[in-house]
Amino acid sequence: MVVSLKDVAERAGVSAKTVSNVVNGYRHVTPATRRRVQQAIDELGYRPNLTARHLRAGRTGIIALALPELNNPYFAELAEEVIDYAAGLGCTVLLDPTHGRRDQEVLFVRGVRAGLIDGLILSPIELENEDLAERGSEAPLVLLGEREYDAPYDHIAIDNVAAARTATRHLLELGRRRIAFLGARHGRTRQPAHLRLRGWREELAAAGAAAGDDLVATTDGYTRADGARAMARLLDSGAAPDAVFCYNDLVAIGAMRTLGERGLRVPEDVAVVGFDDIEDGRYCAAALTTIAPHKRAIARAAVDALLARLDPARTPPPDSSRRIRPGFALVPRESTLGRP
Amino acid sequence: MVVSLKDVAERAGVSAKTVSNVVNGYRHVTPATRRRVQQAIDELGYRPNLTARHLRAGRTGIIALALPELNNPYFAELAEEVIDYAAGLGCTVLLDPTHGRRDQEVLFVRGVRAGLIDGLILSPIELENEDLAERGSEAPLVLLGEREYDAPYDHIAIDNVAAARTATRHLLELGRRRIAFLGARHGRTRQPAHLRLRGWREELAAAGAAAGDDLVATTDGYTRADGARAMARLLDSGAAPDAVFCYNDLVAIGAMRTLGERGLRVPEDVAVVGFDDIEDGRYCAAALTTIAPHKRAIARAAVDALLARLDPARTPPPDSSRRIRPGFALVPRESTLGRP
DNA sequence: CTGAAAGCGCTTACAG
DNA sequence: CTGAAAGCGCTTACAG
Repeated sequence: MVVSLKDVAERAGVSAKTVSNVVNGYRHVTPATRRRVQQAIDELGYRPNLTARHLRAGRTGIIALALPELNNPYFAELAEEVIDYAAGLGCTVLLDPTHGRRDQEVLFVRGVRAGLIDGLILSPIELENEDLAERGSEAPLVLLGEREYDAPYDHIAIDNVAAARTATRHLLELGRRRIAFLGARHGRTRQPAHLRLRGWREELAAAGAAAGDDLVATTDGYTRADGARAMARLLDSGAAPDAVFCYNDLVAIGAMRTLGERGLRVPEDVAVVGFDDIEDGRYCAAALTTIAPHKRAIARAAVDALLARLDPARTPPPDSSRRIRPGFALVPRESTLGRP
Repeated sequence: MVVSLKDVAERAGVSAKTVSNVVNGYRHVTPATRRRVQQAIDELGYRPNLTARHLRAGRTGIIALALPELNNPYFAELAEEVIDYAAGLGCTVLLDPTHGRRDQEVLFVRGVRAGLIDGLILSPIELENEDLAERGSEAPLVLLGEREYDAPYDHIAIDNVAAARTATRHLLELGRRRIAFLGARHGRTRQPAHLRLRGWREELAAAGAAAGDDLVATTDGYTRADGARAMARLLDSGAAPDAVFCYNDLVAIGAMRTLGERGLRVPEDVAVVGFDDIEDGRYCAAALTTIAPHKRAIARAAVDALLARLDPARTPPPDSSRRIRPGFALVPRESTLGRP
C-alpha cells in the first residue's frame, strides 16, 4: 500500500493541510506539531506523490529533450549538459530519442507528452516547415541545431556556415587544395548538412580552390560506419583528396579508420577535420582536429529560452522568435598539424 | 489556455465520459457521436492531460533508469536499448544520471521520484548495502551491473569473473606473460572493479603467471583520461607489461593513446583488451579486442524484471530476489591479434 | 497557527 | 449507447 498525505494526517492527528505545510517547509507551524507530523512521516515512510502535485500545480517541472539518438556522443554530451543545468534549476529532463525520424519528431511537436511536460527542446533532422505550421498552440518549443524553419520558435544554433568556413580555411592555410566534404545526404531536397556544405563551398570559392561534386561524398547517416564507407568510395572514385572536412567527428573517425586501412597517413597524406569535438576524437591515434561548438552554452541557452517562455513574468513577446547563436572554436590537433 | 476534456464535451454537446470513450477508442459509441466529438477535438486541438490520467490510473507507465553518466558510451548504448524496448511495451523511460555519487544513488533508491515513476532500474557505483536495507518498501527496484548486494532485489549482470577470466586467458593463449590490470580503484574497501580484478587474478594464478600488485594500476574513474594516465604510470614504474586487461573500453582507449605516444606498438609490444564493446573501440587504429556483454539482453531483462514486479498477475514471490545473468562474448580484434 | 472544502483533469463503476 | 458523480493525492484560498 502506498501511503498518502491523509494517512500521515490521521496518524499525526492533524489535518492534511498541516502535513502539507510541514512537507513543504512552511514556516508557521509549531515545533510540537512539526515534530509529531515528521514522526508520522518517518514511521509510515511517506513520500509525496509527484503526479498529484503536478496536476494540482498545473505544471510538472519536466521538460522533454528530443534528440536523434544517445549513441552519438555529441548528443550524449549535450544531453548531460542539459540535464545537469536543468537539475540545478529544479527541472527534470525527459529524454526522447527520435532516431532522426520525421514521424517521431512530428509526434513530439504535436504534443504526445501533453500534461506531462512543460515544454520541449527538439533537435530535428527530418522535420519540415509544414509540420511546425500545423502544430497549433501547444507547450513551448525550442529548436536546436542546423535545420532552419520559418515557424516562430526560439532556435539555438552556432553559425554553421562560419564554422564550416573556419574549418575549410584551416585546411587551406595548411596548403591543402583538394579538400573533400564528407557527409552530404543522398538525394535530399533540403539537405540536413546544408549549411556546413555551403560554408565549405564558399570558402573554397573564395580561395579559388576546387569544390566540384567529385569532392562531395554522400552518406546515409552520420555514424562512424557511414564515414568509413564514404571515405572508401571517395578514394575508389579517384578523387584523390589531400584533406577531408567531415560533417561530424563520427564521420571523421570512420574516415580515418579507412585511411589507416588503405595505408594512407593522417595528416601527411590526408588531413582530417571533424565537427562537434566529442571526447573520442581526442584519443584517436591522430587526435582529431575539429570544430567545437560550445555545448554548455547551447544547453543553457536552450533551457533558459524554454523557461523564459514558461514564466509569465519574463515571457518574451509571444510572436517574437529568437535566434540564439552560441559560440564555437576551431581546435587544431594532430589530424591536421601532425605530431608536435 | 489549455483545452480540457470538459471543453471538448461542451463543444460537442456530450458528457465528459463520451469524450473519454472516443479518445480511448472505446467501441460502443455511435458513429455520429464519435464524429461530432472528433471534430470538437480537432477544432480545439485537444490533447489528453497525461498527468491527470496518471493520477487517476495510479500508475504512470514511466520507469526511471539511473546510470552513472551518459558520456560513457556503454551506458548511452544501454540506455538506448532500454528506452527502445520499453517504448515498444508502452513505457516511458526517465534517465537519471547519478554521476556515480552515493548521495544521488541513495536519493533515487529512497524514492525521490515517488508517484512519478512506477519503478527504478539502477546501476550503482557507490551505493552500500546499508543504503538498500534502510530503504523501506517503495517502488520496485532492479539492480544492474558488477556491484553486489545482500538486499532482496532482482539483479541483472553478466558473470564478470568468468568474463575477466576469458579475457585474461585470451592474452595468455597469445603467449603474453606480464599481463597488467588497468582500472582498480584507489584505496577502496569494496572495489567497484572487484569481480573483474578477481577473474584476472584467478586466471593468472591458474596459469602460473605473474599477478603481483606491480601489475595492477589504479584509476580514479573509468574514463579515457584515467586510462591514459594509469598506463603512463604503469610504464614509468618499470613494470614492463606485454599486455593490459582494462576495466572497460574507455580505459583501454586511453591506454592505447599513451602507448602510441610512447612509440609502443599495439599489439606487437603491448596487447590490449577492453570490456563493454562500445562502438568507438571498433574504429581505433588497432581495433579493440573486448568483452561484449549482451547489452540488448541486459536491457530487456531489466525492463522485464521490473514490469513483472509491477504486474500483480505475474509478480514473483515478494521475497524472491532473482539473479539474472545475460551472456557475453570475447570479441578478438586487432589490439590483440594484429592486422590480418 | 490549524481545519474543511474545493478543484487540478482524467476514468470508472453506477444508473438509466 | 450516454450521463452524473465520485475520487486519484495533492495544495490553496477561505475561515476561524
